[in-house]
Amino acid sequence: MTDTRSYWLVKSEPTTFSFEALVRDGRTVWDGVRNNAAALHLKAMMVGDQVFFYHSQEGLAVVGIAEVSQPAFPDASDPTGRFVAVELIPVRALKVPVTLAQMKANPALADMAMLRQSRLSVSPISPEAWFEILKMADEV
DNA sequence: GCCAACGTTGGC
DNA sequence: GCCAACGTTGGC
Repeated sequence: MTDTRSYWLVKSEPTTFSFEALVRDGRTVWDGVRNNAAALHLKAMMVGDQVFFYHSQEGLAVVGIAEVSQPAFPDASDPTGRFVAVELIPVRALKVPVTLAQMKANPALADMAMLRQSRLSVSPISPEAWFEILKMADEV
């Protein structure tokens, strides 16, 4: 059995766009990323990749799972044409949100990109970390 | 090409 | 509201 999917984490301020809003809307264009490192991650996303949805500023927790439904395309909101967007669809809310404090306290997650560089808005997650967080969410 | 100044993000 | 981390801008 080969799992070719990759795993990612995206951040959003819930007051701007929450996971509940994604569920309500059924899909969203993940645009507005203006950071080169984050843009590289967007370009590496493939359809079917799984994405943790993290609430920043308020909530401070991974609250749901999304899936890449359209690979990277030019971000229409970027006049320079340098940055890209992807499309995401909701998969499901986590049974139990996994808080930033819990992730920081778990030594198995010490290498997570988002913990090492808190400002990165789109970051990769190893399969090991992905399943560790699922376990923390009471999903396994 | 360097580096100081400034802006933005995000946790606390 | 504050501050640390980081990216970007612009003068030299």
